[in-house]
Amino acid sequence: MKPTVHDIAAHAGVSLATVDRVLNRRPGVSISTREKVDRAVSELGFVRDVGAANLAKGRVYPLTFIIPSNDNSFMRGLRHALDEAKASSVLERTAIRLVDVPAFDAVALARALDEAVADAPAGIAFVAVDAPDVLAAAERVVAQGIPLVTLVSDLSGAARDHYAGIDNAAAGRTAASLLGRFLGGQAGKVAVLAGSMLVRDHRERCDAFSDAMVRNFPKAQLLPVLEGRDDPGTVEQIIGALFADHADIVGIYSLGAGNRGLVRALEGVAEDKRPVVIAHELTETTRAALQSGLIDAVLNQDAGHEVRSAIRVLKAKADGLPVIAAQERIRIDIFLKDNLP
Amino acid sequence: MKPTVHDIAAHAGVSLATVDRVLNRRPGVSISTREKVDRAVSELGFVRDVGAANLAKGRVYPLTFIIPSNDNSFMRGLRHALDEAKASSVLERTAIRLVDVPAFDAVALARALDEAVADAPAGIAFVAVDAPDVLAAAERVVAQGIPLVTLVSDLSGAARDHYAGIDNAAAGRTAASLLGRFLGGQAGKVAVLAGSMLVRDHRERCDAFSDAMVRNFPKAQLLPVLEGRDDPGTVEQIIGALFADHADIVGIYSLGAGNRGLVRALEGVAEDKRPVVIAHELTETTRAALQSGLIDAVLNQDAGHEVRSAIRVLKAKADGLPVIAAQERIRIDIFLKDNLP
DNA sequence: CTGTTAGCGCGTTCAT
DNA sequence: ATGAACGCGCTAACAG
Repeated sequence: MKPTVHDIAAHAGVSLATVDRVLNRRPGVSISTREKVDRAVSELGFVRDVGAANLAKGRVYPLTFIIPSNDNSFMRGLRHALDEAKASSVLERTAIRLVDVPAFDAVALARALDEAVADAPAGIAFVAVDAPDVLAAAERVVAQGIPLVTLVSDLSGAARDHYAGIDNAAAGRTAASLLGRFLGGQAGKVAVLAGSMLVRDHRERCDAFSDAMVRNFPKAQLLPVLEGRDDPGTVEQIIGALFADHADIVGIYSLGAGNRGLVRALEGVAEDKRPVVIAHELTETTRAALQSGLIDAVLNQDAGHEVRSAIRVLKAKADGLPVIAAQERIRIDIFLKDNLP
Repeated sequence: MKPTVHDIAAHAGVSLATVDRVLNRRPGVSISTREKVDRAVSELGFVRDVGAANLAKGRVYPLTFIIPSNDNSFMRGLRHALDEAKASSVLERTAIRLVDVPAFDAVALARALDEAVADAPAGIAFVAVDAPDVLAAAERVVAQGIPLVTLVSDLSGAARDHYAGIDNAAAGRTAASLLGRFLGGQAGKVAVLAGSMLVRDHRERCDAFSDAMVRNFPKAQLLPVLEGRDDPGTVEQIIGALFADHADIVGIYSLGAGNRGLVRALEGVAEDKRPVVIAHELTETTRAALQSGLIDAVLNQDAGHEVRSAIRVLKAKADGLPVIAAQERIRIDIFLKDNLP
């Protein structure tokens, strides 16, 4: 049978309270009894029952999620995932608070982080804007001993405990391989459409994609990066202009959001002149475009997985428990029209 | 504050024991008091604390996993995943028992199912062989009220509570799209290498692949299906013969195991004559082949996810809890050399 | 049929 | 510095 605190107490010849003090690294225990207890713990192979502990503590984990108030499908999906997490928060003993901040606004994000700290939550998760202000605020959070997790987009400088998101360089390389191979050696111009080069995930995807294209598919001619601000209207206009300026666009890599605009622009292109298109995030728009053949492949990150992973990590960090990195890796889903869920 | 059994008891004007009886649908409660309790539950929005319940019950979930004693990389991975699940079984309150059966042996599998029932576990998971004997045995399991989950390969006839595995038809279609598009309109012969047409997952992949190729890539000439029995030696011989017989093999879809043999055969082909190759399951062999360019894409199912999902589902079913299907969907991972984990 | 009571494994006063 | 005792939310004898 699994050893309990009682067994430890008996084996060490002390009381339950003392065992508890040692287990939770609280003061008021002589160094010698501490050692006795530690020995008993390792000899009996004791592992504390987290469920029982939480029950006794009546512990809930107040968690703050800071999300850009961007209105694209992906962010809506993220919100939806957070709503689901909230729905099951009673069972999970979490109390999730959602804070909105303007998109791509480093100052606002930094302020939001500072304000979140004031509530002294058990953990904070946020979609990072990769800027010095944010980094400084993140360091303040960590200095307060509050577990901090970046979500979807990471922060340079390691001022966080964990990153719950995909490997964006790998995503960029993968997009390049798919695009290049789907082209089948065909020469022509390839356009890259980003949201903003101010966010690290977009930058990483873009760099990795460009590198891989140049290296592996030299016949493709890379055009300068376009920035659509993740906004459908802007994107439609930009891509419309692109087709007007260049007759021989054979490929497009859309690494940000706002694909509704991209699809509208693509619909205006004659069927036999349509480029190979790789986009990010499976939404209603990209799903329909995959099925109709306007988009050839979609790289996706599962917002639900990211949210749940962030919660798991935050809770674990709050308890001082280790995180099994391999199990928290967020995978890049590749969707063709054939394997849509 | 979250309502507890005490609140329910007070609200309904009954005792704790009665509330417990109603909550756990146990007999010995008059219909009228039952209704009172039910009303209190829904009025107060009571949700039972599973952790506390398990603590009180001291409940552990004895789970039986029936696995074919096949020695390929994938099955070894599955075993490894089960070992990991065993390692954390103390915390998860599970007691996992592993039962080996000869591969592809319907009679042995049926017997193993019957024997598993004798232990009255909280749930059973097994890799199905799609045969009448097995179906009958599965029905006996379900008749005993024991939750039953198929793992990796499903059973026709719906005599199970859940299937923890990928959509194999989607996998076949995806392989066809990747192969066809990587071919870039190039004509030539395409070979399909299966393990055995007697298992449902292989059959489904094969059928879906053939259908999609014929429909979408008519220039490719499909060769008759080869059966390598998931054995590297056999596979090497068969593929060697294939290349000897046909000079213009442009693509191979390996939908089973034994890829060590496939890779060895491919190494003997001149670099400029190598076909596009799509294979299943990320193993040391396929990973190395992806990196060296011998294999172009790998479709993978994550054995760890499948095992953990099976456990979650079995526990939920054992508790009479609903299963969120979308959250238990096992995804088809697509790996190129660029997005290897 | 219904209620009382004693734990499950752990954390936490309040004494000593 | 240490220990006794109670309670978290729920289940399970054991009485009535």
